[in-house]
Amino acid sequence: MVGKLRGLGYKATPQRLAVLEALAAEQHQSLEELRGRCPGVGLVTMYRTLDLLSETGLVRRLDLGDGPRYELAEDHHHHMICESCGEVSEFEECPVDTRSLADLGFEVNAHSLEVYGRCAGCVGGERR
Amino acid sequence: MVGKLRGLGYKATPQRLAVLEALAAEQHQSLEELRGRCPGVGLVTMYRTLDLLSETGLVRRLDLGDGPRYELAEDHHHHMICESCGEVSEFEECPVDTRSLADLGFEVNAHSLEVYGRCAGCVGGERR
DNA sequence: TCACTAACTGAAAAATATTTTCAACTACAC
DNA sequence: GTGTAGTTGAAAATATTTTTCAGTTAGTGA
Repeated sequence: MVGKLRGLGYKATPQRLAVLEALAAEQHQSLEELRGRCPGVGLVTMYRTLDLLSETGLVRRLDLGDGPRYELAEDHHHHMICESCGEVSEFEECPVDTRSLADLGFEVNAHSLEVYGRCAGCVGGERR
Repeated sequence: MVGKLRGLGYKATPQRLAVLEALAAEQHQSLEELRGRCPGVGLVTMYRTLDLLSETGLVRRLDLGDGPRYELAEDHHHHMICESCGEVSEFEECPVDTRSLADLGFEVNAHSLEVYGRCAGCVGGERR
């Protein structure tokens, strides 16, 4: 991580390391959540660092319907979004097979899947 | 569409119909793009309508890294995002099999897949 | 180890984006 | 038609993001 930053000619400052550590704590956090984990980092630097990390591809910004959120760019990442209670959870097992995309000439580096539906709790309780 | 709105107790106003029509013209549009297609609709109403449509599940807001965008909530939708040139395209063939999620008790209604990599043009031209 | 420099930071200000308020308007049920 | 709850748009308020700029610092090379 740090190596990648330096390799691209960027400095590994304490602020950047703090943001990376905050990102590692949990996936899809909001700016405010990240700020809570980086008390020493100024607001402007948060924005700039997240921009920088997004540009280098280390971080991805996404919006699952509740405002911008950030997460470390993993090779593949899977979200399950409950349309009843709004809960966003993650799951490991990968139901995606991107091999067919090679036929379109696209070189696949990573993917992100969002599944919308109703979580076990809402299905069980028949909550609307 | 209109029926669904009315069924939920909402009125089918010309503004809402205009926004729905604008959404139908193209997927993942920004607010400004949608505004361009709805000259008669005020800015506040745009925001309110998109909120309303998102709540009813007709529309989904997403952020692929370049700010919020909106699209009609299709059952499944697949984006291909080129990390070199930033182009976002869509593809039809579905490389996702969500059947395994039933084991987790999750009831799947729809999904959205984002594939990150390099598009045919960038791979061919070796553009960085 | 030290000095140099390009890169970086934070506070304030500016610019943008989004939400709230409220009086006037309208779709639609009766 | 009439009544009314729901809807709209303009202005104001608020929130979010970006820019500016003077001061600081990581990392390089001597």
